[in-house]
Parts: sequence; C-alpha cells; structure tokens
Amino acid sequence: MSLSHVLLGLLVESPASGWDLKQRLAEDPARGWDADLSQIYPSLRRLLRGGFVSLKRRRSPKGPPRREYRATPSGRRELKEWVAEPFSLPRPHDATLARLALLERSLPPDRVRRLQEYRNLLADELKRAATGTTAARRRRRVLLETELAWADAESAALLAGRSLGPAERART
Amino acid sequence: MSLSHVLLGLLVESPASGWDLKQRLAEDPARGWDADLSQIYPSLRRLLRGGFVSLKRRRSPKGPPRREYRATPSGRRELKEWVAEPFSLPRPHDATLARLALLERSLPPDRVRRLQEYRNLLADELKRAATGTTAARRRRRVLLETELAWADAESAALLAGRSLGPAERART
DNA sequence: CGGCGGTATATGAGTCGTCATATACTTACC
DNA sequence: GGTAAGTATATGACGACTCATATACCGCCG
Repeated sequence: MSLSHVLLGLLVESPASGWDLKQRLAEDPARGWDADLSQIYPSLRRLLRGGFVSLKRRRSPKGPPRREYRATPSGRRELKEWVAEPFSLPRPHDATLARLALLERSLPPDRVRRLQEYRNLLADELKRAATGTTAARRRRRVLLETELAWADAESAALLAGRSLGPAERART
Repeated sequence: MSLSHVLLGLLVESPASGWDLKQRLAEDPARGWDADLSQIYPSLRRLLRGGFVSLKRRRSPKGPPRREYRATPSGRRELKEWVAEPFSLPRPHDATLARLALLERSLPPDRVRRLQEYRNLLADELKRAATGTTAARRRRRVLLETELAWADAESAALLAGRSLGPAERART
C-alpha cells in the first residue's frame, strides 16, 4: 500500500500524470520510494476508484493524451493518516550490500578493487544528490558522505595490512 | 534470486536449518537481507533441487526433526559468481523514509515530535548494532550514528526557528 | 516520407514478499 | 494431565514488483 500513498503525496504537491510521477520518483531517491510505470498506472486507477484522486484528460503537445490526476480532499485525509502511522526500521533488502558483506571472505586485493568500485558508485550518486534543501535530501547527503568515508577507510586499512605479503605473513 | 544467494552465503559459513538461517538473518541487518521462513523454506528446496546444497536430517533435542543444509562445491561456485556481479545502488523502498519526507509539510511541533520518535528508533538500533568487527557492521554503525546526528540537527534547527510563534512570524 | 527518439499509456507473465494458519515435538510448570 | 512456550517445518492466498512487450502521438532529420 505504500506506493499509493507515496503517489498521493506527490499529487498533493501538484497534479501530475503517471509519467510525471515516475520522473519525480526516479530523480529524487530521498523520497524513499520508486516504482516502475507498470506499477504506477494500476495504482493510480485504484486511487481513482477509491475517490482519493480525480482525473482530467488533456492533450499533450508531444505525445498521446495525458491523464492528469490530482488529490481530492478525501485523498489528503487518507495521506495524513498514513503519514501519522508509527515509524519502523525497514527490513534489509539490498543485493549490493549482501555482496559487499560476502566479499569479506575474499583476499584483500579483490576486496580493495571492489570497494573502490562501490566507492565510485557512491561518489557519482553524491554528485547527483548535491542539490536540494529538504531535510530528506540533507539526510541522503550525509549518509552518502559517511558511506564514502567508510569505503575509503576500509580500503586504506586493507592496503596498510597488505604490505604483509604471504611470505611475511607466514613469519608472524 | 538474491535470497537464494544470501542463504548460500550463510551456508558456506556453516551448515544450518531454515530456522537457523532465519535467526542469523534477523539478528544481523548488516548482511543486507532478511526474509520470512515462508520464503526461506521453498528457497532452500530450490537450492537442493539445483544441487547447490545438500541435506542431512537430524533429530532435534527440542522439536521436530531438523533439515540441515550445507553448501556443495557447485553451490560455492555459484555463490562466487553471484558475488562478483557488478554493484548498483538499490531502488529506494522504505515507507518510513517516505513518511519522514512527507512530514516536511507539517508544522514544526509535529515534525520535532516525530523526528524524535525516529531518533529513538535509531538509538535503539544503534545499541543492537554495537558489537561486531566485520566491515559490514562497521558500515552499519557509522550510518546509524550519522542518521542519529542528522535527526538531532534537524530537531534543533526546528526548535530554534520555532521561537518565532505565528504572531512573531507575521511581523517579519 | 521513413525512421528515430522522446512522450505517454497499457497489459500480461512470472517471481518475490507478506501474512495467516497448521502441524508436530519438547520441556517446564501448575 | 493440561497447557504454555520455544523449536521447527510447511502451505496457501494475496498483493507487490520486475521485465518484456505493445500501442500511439509528436517533431525532427536525412
């Protein structure tokens, strides 16, 4: 049910079509949710059937007719209640993190290489996240910065330890 | 397919039953994945059919017979390949974060109250995460600490701004 | 004018995830 | 002897999600 509420949240900010909503979700990961169009369209229809949004068809200057949705008073009420529900930490669900964790059984040179691969991903994402003054965006920025620092620290530690090659290691 | 690989990863560390695996996943969020037993059992069967794990039945001292799985050489190979796949940042999928982001349209007193609710969640989780010397756990710890600091900073900023009540605000 | 790229909606197959429920074995306690 | 609590496996319904595919409207470029 989260996707519907997230869409409702976007529609309270401003009316939009399914396609618009997808753009907004994709460009701002700080919102905490994203989904494919194939999930967004049926979700909007459910919101419409439930009376949480209204629909206006409009000609598009550059494509097929747009279906523009806007939140109704009932939709705003529903959203408010959803936002007020208690917080909880999400169940972890991140294949990249799982790979990173399993990587710890590899040899240092491999680990360093892949840590730096990850580090670069983070650096790119940090660039993309550089703008924006919402609390959610500030949160995302500090988390990315922290993770970047973590990756660098882990790399450095591995490189420092690595000066002991197999031969030296055997003597300790 | 991630769940199977994560389970395989645990089984390479040590043989275990489905129930054991669930305990291990639940107790260490730094591994990056968790799932219900109702997902774990069928997943183990698929791994068994695929020859990635082997099965040994054992009497349990305190319950019905256990089904203990261990990774086969083919399973280890499969795992290695999976771990070597390229990294990517996960699609955001976090209802709590979405609530937090939407909360920014509420009035400061509400926002402070809920930020502190979230802060307390984080503080509890940080306590649970206090042990462990793997890189993945270190990562989790620094991220939780950063997020805690973020929540406190946002609260403080709101409280500082709040000294301007509606009346004072109107005059500026 | 034919095709390409961007805008826009739509659907279906198949998988993954959640939640509820059932069963069975054991120890511990009343 | 009944039952509660912890260990352990299992299944089914339902909804969420991914991925592939189709259609259509537009302007632009060669």
